[in-house]
Amino acid sequence: MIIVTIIKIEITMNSSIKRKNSIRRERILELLRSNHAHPTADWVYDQLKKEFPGLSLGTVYRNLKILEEEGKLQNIHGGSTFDRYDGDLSPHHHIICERCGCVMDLNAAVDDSLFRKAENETGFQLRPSQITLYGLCPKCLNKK
Amino acid sequence: MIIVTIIKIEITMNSSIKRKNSIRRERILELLRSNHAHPTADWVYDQLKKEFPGLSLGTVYRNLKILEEEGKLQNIHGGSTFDRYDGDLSPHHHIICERCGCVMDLNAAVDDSLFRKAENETGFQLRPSQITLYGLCPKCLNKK
DNA sequence: TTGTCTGCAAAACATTTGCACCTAT
DNA sequence: ATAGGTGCAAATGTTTTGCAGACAA
Repeated sequence: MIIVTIIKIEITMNSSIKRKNSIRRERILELLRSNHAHPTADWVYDQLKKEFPGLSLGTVYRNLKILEEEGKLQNIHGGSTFDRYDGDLSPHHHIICERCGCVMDLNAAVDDSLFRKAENETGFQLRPSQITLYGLCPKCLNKK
Repeated sequence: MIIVTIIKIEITMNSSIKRKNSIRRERILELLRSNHAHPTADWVYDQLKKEFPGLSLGTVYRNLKILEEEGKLQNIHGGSTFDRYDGDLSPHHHIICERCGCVMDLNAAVDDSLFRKAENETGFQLRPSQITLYGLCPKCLNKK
């Protein structure tokens, strides 16, 4: 007789860390919710330094990361830490993986009125007909 | 008699540097034109190291910057060196200045079919209904 | 008590820069 | 001869991490 025992180990990906109350973290979130200037970590640090004189920049970064993981705020930049270059100057869009930083081209027609509207509304001079989308690439989705 | 002499000094903004031939720069451009994987500076360095054993990473960066200034290639990332955070999770778009890194919100309807098409074509899982545009903000345009 | 949070300083990381020498024009 | 170009190493600026002590559950 053969007995086969399969032990199924479930690994919870949504890191099952039990977060404690952290006043600093709370305040960081409040600060970001009440400010639409898309602050940097350093700006947050400067603000909260007044409130918590001993505050450390490391704490700000750690908490921003936690809040991002919890989905309570978003990091606007792509995730990749290094610049990527493109020798193809024809109009095309980019789609960037927030985890591994890989970039794919995307050929799709986007109504030009969007760009005109954006330029009129914001006063920006835009890269012509080029949008960037962020997300997770197939490889990183599988690893998840 | 009063003689007034006005000397008009024209400052050419398109930096009037006379570029010399540089084999390294030529090869960097060729490499980027023939490769659609959106390489990083480091990747370029590794490739050309075979060809120019004494090559320095600084040279790669310097030439990438020059080629970008000359409009012969584009840097896909935003330009800002620091991350920016957003506590507003409602669907809205971002428009980022490549020079100073400032971020503005953009409220505009973008046809959802774009996102569906992008996901189908690339296999990415996208940030919902969010696009990013790059360009120069009004302040930086004035400084130019 | 346990696991999380924090400050501090050092490390990591991509990118830039100063300097002395080399090279194209 | 002169203005760029290059290699090297050091510096820069942002973000991460190791550690020991503090704190919340």
